[in-house]
Amino acid sequence: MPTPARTSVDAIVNAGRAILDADGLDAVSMQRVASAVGVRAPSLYKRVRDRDALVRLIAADVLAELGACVGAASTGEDPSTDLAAIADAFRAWALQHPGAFGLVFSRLPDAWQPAPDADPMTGTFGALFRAVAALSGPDDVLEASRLVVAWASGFVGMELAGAFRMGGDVDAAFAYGIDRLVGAIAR
Amino acid sequence: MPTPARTSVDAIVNAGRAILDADGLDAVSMQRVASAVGVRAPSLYKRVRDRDALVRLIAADVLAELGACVGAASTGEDPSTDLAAIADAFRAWALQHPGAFGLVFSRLPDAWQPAPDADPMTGTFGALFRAVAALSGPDDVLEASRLVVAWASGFVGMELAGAFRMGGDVDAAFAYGIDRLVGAIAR
DNA sequence: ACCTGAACACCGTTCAAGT
DNA sequence: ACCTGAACACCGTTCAAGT
Repeated sequence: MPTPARTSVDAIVNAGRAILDADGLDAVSMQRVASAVGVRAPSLYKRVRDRDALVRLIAADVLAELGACVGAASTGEDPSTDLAAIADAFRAWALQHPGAFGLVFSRLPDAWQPAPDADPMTGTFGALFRAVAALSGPDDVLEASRLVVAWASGFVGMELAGAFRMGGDVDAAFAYGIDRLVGAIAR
Repeated sequence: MPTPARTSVDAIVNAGRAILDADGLDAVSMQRVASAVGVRAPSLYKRVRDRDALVRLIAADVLAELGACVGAASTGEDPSTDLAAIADAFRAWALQHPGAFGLVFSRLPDAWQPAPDADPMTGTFGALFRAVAALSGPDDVLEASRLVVAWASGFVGMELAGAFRMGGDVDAAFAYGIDRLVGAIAR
């Protein structure tokens, strides 16, 4: 005898994302997600294969939000200003969403689905690739982008880990970084 | 009636470190560590306050090893070659010890004890600070070091997370990065 | 003094049973 | 078709009891 569904994949992913933002990845347990959507843990397995699959769905959600966030920071005019604005937006987003940042940048083992964007220039981080390309020229886009993204994610990761413990102005260090990087990747 | 100790903090930390290297941080459970040192889980609480304390001891061990590893890579001669050698040693170590790298660079919440080295120039990453200082001059050492370390840790973190999925030569991207950074921090 | 089994409150996951 | 309680094998941690 059929029964109306009492929840949905969307509701589950949203609940998981909310818990991630509030209390971190370890707090995203099947039981807590289930109770947030008004159901018991075993019922979740009707919608997601297992916890890993749920975490991957949440990661895709996070990546889309991050992409939109850095995309909005770009004006598409001067690439140097643009790149700095993108970096600042990235950092601000990460500091506001430490759990989500940690998930996407350092807790995704092995492969996770979000296939690499077919065309990087229009994909999730298109704004960043376009700004970098304008500075580095077409031959070095990939390597220059990797330099910038590695630095930005490493910087924020260390900041969130509390690894900057030798004093100094962290905001200034970030500004110094983007300034030097713009010079470094320019032709 | 006294009883001879059957294990020690050292044995416990070493066992934890071995499990970390073999199977990652999540596998470092009190039960597994206990069984590795030939004891039951509750006995571990005679030596370490709780699992977090054990993880912090392991992290300190990891940091010392990493410091020795990058220290050995430096010759103290030309700072550019030195910095590249240090970066290469860091990356090689991280790729060989992904669990240890992840623990130290992205899984340490809040504070963890290893107090900041009193004198950075002679501390854990002294070789790196000295090479950077020779290139950047004394005024920019801190910010320049943060640029280099953020980049290196972010790069390796992304590499381990499988985040370089757009093709290209990853080794070449790392070499490109250190080359551009040396230029970027030089006066 | 050190170690232990038993217990408690949690996990993720499966599955037969209910509607 | 969907949801559930009960069960299983795991966690971390505490504690009274053993030696």
